[in-house]
Amino acid sequence: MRLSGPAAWGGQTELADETVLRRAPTERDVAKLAGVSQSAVSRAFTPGASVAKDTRGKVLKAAEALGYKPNLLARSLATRRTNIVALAISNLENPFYVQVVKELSDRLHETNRQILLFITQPGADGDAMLERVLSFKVDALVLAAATASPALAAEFHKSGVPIVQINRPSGLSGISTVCGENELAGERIASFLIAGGHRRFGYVSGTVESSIGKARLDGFSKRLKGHAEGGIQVAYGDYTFEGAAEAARKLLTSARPPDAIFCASDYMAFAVLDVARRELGLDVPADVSVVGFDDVPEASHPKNNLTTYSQPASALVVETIRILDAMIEKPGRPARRREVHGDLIVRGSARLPARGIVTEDTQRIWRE
Amino acid sequence: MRLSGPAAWGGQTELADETVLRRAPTERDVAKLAGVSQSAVSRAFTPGASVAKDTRGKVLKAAEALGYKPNLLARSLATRRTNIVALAISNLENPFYVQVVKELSDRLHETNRQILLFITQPGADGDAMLERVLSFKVDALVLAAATASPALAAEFHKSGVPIVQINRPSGLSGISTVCGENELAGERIASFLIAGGHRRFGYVSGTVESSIGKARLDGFSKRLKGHAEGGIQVAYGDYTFEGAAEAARKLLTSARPPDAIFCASDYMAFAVLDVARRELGLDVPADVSVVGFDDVPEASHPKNNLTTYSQPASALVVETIRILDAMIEKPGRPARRREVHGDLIVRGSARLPARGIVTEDTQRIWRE
DNA sequence: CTGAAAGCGCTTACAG
DNA sequence: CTGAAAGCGCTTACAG
Repeated sequence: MRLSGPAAWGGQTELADETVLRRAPTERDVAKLAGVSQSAVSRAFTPGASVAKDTRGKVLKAAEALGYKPNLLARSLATRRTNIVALAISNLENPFYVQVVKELSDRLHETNRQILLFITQPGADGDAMLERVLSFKVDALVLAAATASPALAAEFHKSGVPIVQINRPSGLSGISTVCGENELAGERIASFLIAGGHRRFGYVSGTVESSIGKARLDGFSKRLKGHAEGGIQVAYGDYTFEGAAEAARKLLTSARPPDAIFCASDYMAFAVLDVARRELGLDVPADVSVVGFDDVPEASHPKNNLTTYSQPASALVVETIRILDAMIEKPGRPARRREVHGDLIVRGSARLPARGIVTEDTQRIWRE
Repeated sequence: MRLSGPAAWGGQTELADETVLRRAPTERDVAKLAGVSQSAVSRAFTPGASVAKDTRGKVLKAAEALGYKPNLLARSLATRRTNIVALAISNLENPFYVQVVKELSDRLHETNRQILLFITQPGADGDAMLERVLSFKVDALVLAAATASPALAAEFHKSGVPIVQINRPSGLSGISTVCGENELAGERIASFLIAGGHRRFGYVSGTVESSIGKARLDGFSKRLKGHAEGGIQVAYGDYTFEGAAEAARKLLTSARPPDAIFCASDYMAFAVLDVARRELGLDVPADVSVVGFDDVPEASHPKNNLTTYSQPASALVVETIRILDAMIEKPGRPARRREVHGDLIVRGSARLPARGIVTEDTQRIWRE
C-alpha cells in the first residue's frame, strides 16, 4: 500500500506532509508548537495540575490550532482509570430498561464517563460475552435484566472490578444489588386488591428463576393468605409481550378465571390488558383488574391507564452509581444491597377500594 | 490512606503481598511464570503470530493460572485500533431504534467490537457530547436518529474517524449515509392509497428539518398530484408518541379530515391509531386508513395490525458496517450513500385495493 | 512552576 | 521461532 500510493496519485511523491497530517496530533505536537515541554501540555489538560496561567494559555491555543484532543486511552493506561462503565442488558424491548439505559448514560455523563454496551441474550448468563469486559479494563460493570454467574462474579471480584446488579437481588457475595421494593410491593398490591373486593387472584411472573419475580409473589401471597379462593394462579410471561399475552390467555380462559391479575412488569401488563380487552372482550376493571410493576411512562397513557407500583429508574440509577463509586473508591468494601422506594400508583385498570387513595405530587397513590 | 491502612488492621504490616495481588496480571507476570519473554506472551495472544506450539501452550497455561486478560486499551495504543465504535442515538423510545442498537451490537460483536454509547438529546446536534468521541479514539462513529453538524463532521473528517449516519441523508461530503427507500416508499404508499379509493390525505411528519420526513413526503405528494382533494394536510409529531397523538387530533378534527394518513414512523402511527380509535371512536380503516413506516415488530401485533413500509434494521446495520469497514480500511475514500430495500407490508389498518396484493415470505406485500 | 525521565501494558520490526 | 528494544500517548514523582 505504501508503494502503490504514489503511483496511484500519478507519480506525485510529496508524501511527507501527508504522513504528518494522517496522524492525530499528540501532546508532543502541541508542545512543539507552543514552545513548552510535553509534560507542560499534559498539565494544561489536567484539572488542578500546577501550570502557570500563561503556559496554559499558550498550550490551549496551540492545541486549538492543531485540533488536538487528549487520547483518553493513553491516559487510562497511565492512570488505571478508563472512565468507561460496562452495561450488560438483555431486555431493551421493555421500556423500563430503556429508561434505565438513558438515566445511566445521563448520570455517568455528568462525571465524564461513558457506557460500553453489552446486549446479552435474555436466557444466557452471558459469561462468554462478559469475559470481554475484563479486557476492556472498565471501571465497573452494571447488569440490568442480566445475571452474572457465580464463576463470573468471582472472576470480577478477583480482578477488582465492581459489579452492581439492577433488579437482580443476588446471593453472591461480591455483587452489589439495587432493587425496588419487591416484596413490600407485592404485599401492598394484595391489600389493595383485597380492599377492592377481589377474590380470585392471578400472577403473571417473568421466568421461573427470576428472584425479583419470586419476591413480588412472596409478598403478594403472604398478604393474600385467607383471602384468595383456591390459591393464586401463576403463569409465566418470560418478560416478553407475546409470552405475557399467552400467560393471560391461559389465566383468563381457565375454569375459574381470576378477577385480579398482578403482573411482574408493566410491559407484560400491557399484553395482559390487550388480551383481556381486545381478544376476550372483557371489561377492565369491571371483569378483571390488572396491576403492573415499574410505572413506565406508557403506563400513564390514557390507552393503558395502568394501576401499577412505581420503581423509579432515576432513583435506581442514582443509587447504582453511588454504590459503584464507593466500590471504585475503596475496593475492599463488602457488597451492598439497596432498595429504592416506590408507591402504588392508582389509575384505572384496577377496581378502587373505598378508602386509602390520596393525591400526592399530581398522582394518585394508595396508603393502607 | 497508605498510613491509616495498617493501623486500622490492628498494626499488622504484611502489605507487600497485598500490593502484588491488587494489580491485574500483565504479560510480564505471565512471561515470568511461563519462563518465556514478554514478547512471546504477546505473540501467544496474537492470532497468526509466529510462536512455537509448545511455547504457546506454556503461555496459555500460565495465563490461565494467573487469570490474565490482555489489556485491550494498551493494545489499542500500540495498534491504533480500539475496536470500539461510538453510537450516538437520540430516540430509544422508538422500538425501531432499539432494533438498530441491538442489530449493531450483535454484528459488531462478530468481529469483537463493542459499542460506546452516546445518548443525545433529540433536538440538539450533540456536538459537545460528540467531541468526547474524538478523545476515545473510537474506530468509527455511527449516528442513528442523530445528526452531525457540518462543524463536527469536518472535525471528524480531519481526524480521520469515519462517520455513518443511519436514516439521515446528509449533504455533508465527509459523511456516509444509509437509509430506507424514503421517496420510493412515499410514492408507493400514495399509489396504494389511491388504489384503495382514498381522496383526502394527511401526513404525520416528524420534525420540520427531518430530511427523511421530507423525502417521504416528496414521493407521497408527487404521486398524489391530481388525486388529493385540497392538497395534503401535514402535521408534525416530533417523532414522539404524544406529539403524534396531538398531530392526529389536529388532522382528524379539522374541517375536512383526511380519510388516509401516512405517518413517518410506525411509532407515531401507533399514536395515531389510538387517537382515531379510542379518542375519536373512528373505525380504522373504514373511516380512516393509517399507514406507518419501518415495520417494527409491534406493527405486526394484532392490536396494531399496521399497514406499513418496511425498512429492515438488520439490512440497514449490515450496510452500515460494510461502509464503516471500507472507510476504516481506506481512509481516503469519499463518503457513500446507500438505500436499503423495503416493501409495502399489507395489514389491516388501511383499506385494500382490489388488486396488486401478493404473498411473499409469509407476509402480504403490495405490487403496483 | 517546569522539564527530563520512568512507567502504564501492549505490538512489532529487527537481528539472531 | 525468539528476545531485546523502541514506541504507542499519556501521567506523575523527582529535582530543580
